[in-house]
Amino acid sequence: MISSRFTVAIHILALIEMSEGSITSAYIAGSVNTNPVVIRRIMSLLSKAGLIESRPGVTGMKLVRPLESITFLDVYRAVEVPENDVLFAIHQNSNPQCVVGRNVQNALEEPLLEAQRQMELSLANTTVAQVVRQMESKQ
Amino acid sequence: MISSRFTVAIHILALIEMSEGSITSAYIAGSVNTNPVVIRRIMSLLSKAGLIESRPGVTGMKLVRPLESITFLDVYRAVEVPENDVLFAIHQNSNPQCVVGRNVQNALEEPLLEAQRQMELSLANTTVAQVVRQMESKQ
DNA sequence: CTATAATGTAACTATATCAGTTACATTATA
DNA sequence: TATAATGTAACTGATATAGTTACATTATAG
Repeated sequence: MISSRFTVAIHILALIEMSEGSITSAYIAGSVNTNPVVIRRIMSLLSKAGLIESRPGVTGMKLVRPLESITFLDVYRAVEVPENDVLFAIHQNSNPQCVVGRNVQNALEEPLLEAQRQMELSLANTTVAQVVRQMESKQ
Repeated sequence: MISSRFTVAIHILALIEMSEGSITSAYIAGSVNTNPVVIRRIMSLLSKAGLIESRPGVTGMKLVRPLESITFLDVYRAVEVPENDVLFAIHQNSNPQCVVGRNVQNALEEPLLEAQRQMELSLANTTVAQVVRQMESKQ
């Protein structure tokens, strides 16, 4: 299961967009219903990915790019960091003296990477802006 | 990251197919390079999913259905059991007094389920038989 | 200039999952 | 009846996640 860092990160981006500059990690934590440090940790990942900017001592944070240009895939890549960006773990060190053991990793790699690609393509189809508009429309 | 139970399960199915009836969990463990109990645990999941049959006291196991009819998705569903079959965790209990907190779970559900569906569709495109043939061709 | 308040992190904890392992009950068959 | 295999329970170590406390750093309001 992909951790909730991902959806919390989208939550954070939505709040930054909607509150125009003067939002704090404590306020966001109140909306997400968690601890401010959890928010700041995810903010740190979003900063490293170049999606937001913030500075110690200065209240608030801002989007580096418009939300229309930030897809779910951008956020996913910013906060979910599986080993080598590989979604499916393939067991290692299987027995080279067995036809299956010798070839299984290689044979599985391509179809599993393809499944991962399809998921990522789908994530790239939705922007954070889209869900923000939808939430605003519901009030 | 999706656990290696999934690829080990494919490994197990391939060995059952190739060794026609007389294979043991100890032998499979030798090929996967792990402990026989790890194999039996996954066998148990494959049995519950109706993919293989085995009986205590009786050496060997057999496929219930031909490998041509078993897709990667069937195996994935047999051995990976995320909560409610949901791939993406969505944080719960966010603040209902905030527009985002009130609507975020609902707004995210559909695009995330769609990404999961795309991954699963891709997994359904490959059968275990296909990778067995490929491994056999490499020897 | 100083007090305040926010960010950025380190460090610790509790919890859960995974994979490996030991142990043993159950069961079919040679 | 002895043997050998499956089916599981139970424990361990490793790792990831999320929550929490603590504190250094930094900008700014007064």
